[in-house]
Amino acid sequence: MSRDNAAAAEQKHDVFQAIADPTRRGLLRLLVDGEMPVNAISSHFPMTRPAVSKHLRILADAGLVKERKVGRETRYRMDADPLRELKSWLAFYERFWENKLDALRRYVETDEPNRGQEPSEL
Amino acid sequence: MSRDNAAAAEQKHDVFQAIADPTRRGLLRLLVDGEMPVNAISSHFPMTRPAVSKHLRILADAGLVKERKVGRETRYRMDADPLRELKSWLAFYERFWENKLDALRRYVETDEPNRGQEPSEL
DNA sequence: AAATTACGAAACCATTTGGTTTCCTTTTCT
DNA sequence: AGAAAAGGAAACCAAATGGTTTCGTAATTT
Repeated sequence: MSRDNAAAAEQKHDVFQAIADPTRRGLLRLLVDGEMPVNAISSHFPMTRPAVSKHLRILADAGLVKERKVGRETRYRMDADPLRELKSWLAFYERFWENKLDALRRYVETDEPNRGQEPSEL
Repeated sequence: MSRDNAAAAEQKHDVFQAIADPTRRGLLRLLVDGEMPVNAISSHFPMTRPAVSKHLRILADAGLVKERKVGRETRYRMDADPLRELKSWLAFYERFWENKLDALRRYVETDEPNRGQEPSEL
């Protein structure tokens, strides 16, 4: 369904790296409601316009932002779709904080935590 | 005893930065099932033991890993709890990757799109 | 036509990052 | 006691990151 069939090879920045920077998370928050040209965007951040532009490029590399040229301006908007990968990554770990009390109880009862539990794979 | 010591010190590395590196995500995956000493951990990664140690330090700064000294070895295990912050950050954006028909319906029904909770941080 | 606006590109810089090797201390094994 | 094992700490290095200023060019305004 996605229009990019060479998705794996072209991405220089992944979603994990893209959201690591607080400025970029701020950009996503700003662009989630609709598109905005670069000048308007950069007025929200304490840095120069080219700096914001570079962050936008990184977000675009990760697919988190789409751009559209309108006259002499470039408008950006967020695309939340790549966050699905983050969601599924997170989903794996959810049970480890939901069952924390269970884990504690198991620890106390057996007096031997993690018995026979070798991590199976990387 | 203590069920909440999170308010104590502001860490140098946050959870977003900690999971940005693929090696560190591999470490979490390895340590989620139980604790493991550093040598055993580093044997799973194509780098030297001190390099792995530094990654572990970063994870510990973010609270994602706990260490325990046992004899001459230091055993690490994952603590998934800080991932809750990531979860709540993500929760805000989840509605935006639901399919476009849902988004349109929400727009029409509420007459006020995209109003609601804010992400927990930038 | 000329000036202005919008913005990407490039050159440059300081700091951080991810890795290495070397060394030191503590603990365990013979 | 002496040797070996475990792992942290420090010095060092190349590359990536996050920022700047300057410049070029296409679109718009006057």
